[in-house]
Amino acid sequence: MKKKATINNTPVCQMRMQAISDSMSILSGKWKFHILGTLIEGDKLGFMDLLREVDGIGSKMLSKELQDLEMNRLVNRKVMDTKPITVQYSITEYGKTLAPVIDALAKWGVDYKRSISGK
Amino acid sequence: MKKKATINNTPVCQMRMQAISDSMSILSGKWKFHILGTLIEGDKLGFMDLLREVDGIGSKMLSKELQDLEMNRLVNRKVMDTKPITVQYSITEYGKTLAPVIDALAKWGVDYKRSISGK
DNA sequence: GAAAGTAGTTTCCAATTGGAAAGTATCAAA
DNA sequence: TTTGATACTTTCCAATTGGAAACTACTTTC
Repeated sequence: MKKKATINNTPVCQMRMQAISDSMSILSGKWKFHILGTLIEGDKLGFMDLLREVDGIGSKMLSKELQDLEMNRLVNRKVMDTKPITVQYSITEYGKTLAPVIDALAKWGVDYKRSISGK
Repeated sequence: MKKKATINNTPVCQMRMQAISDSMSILSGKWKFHILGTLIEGDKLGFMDLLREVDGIGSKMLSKELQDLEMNRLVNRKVMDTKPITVQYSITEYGKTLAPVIDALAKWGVDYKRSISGK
């Protein structure tokens, strides 16, 4: 009998796992997916719009998360010179590449809910 | 001029956002996706296998995360009556339904890496 | 001049997260 | 009998996360 080999150390697998960690390092936190999902659906939302749309978030978190997302080129921040100054947040083209991830997550969430609450 | 209507309050959108929150409430934390991804690739891994495969995790976290995942019926825990007791962790059929989410996340992570580190 | 709406920032605090290290318990091989 | 391997658990602690509330600052409306 041979001794147990070090399981599947295929480089493919390692890369994949690293990729997952990379994604999550950017998308971690309680609100990122929610904010991105909202911006993908309704483009060009103001700060107060987002505060109302993203259920439960406070202004501090929203501000911080938007800064994170902006830094990672996932959302755009555009200051409009309107009478009371307004800001338009929108998803970037690059941010839109996250749509498959968010769609998959939303789809799974719906199925999950169905699986627990009767049916 | 009308006053600004309450933006897109389509029920579809609300449901979608709720679904995302539901998913994330189960998949939150630093390690869940990593562990699930590992178990989807290589089935039937022992505790120590996972400790080695999931880069950087400690035994406390691994133990806790596995309990969470087991509670949510995403992974199976099977105690084998071998000489030194061993445990086999594997993904459940239900856990496999997360494959599209994890695949999308991994795919995005690969593209992300490419987009930052030069071409 | 007070109220309300824009877009945040700041402070203060509590809870959660997560890591290192050591400990528990069992069994087998050297 | 000491070492090593399995599978955890416990303790202790530091860092991070996140929320409530108050505050800034500017402008328009009542």
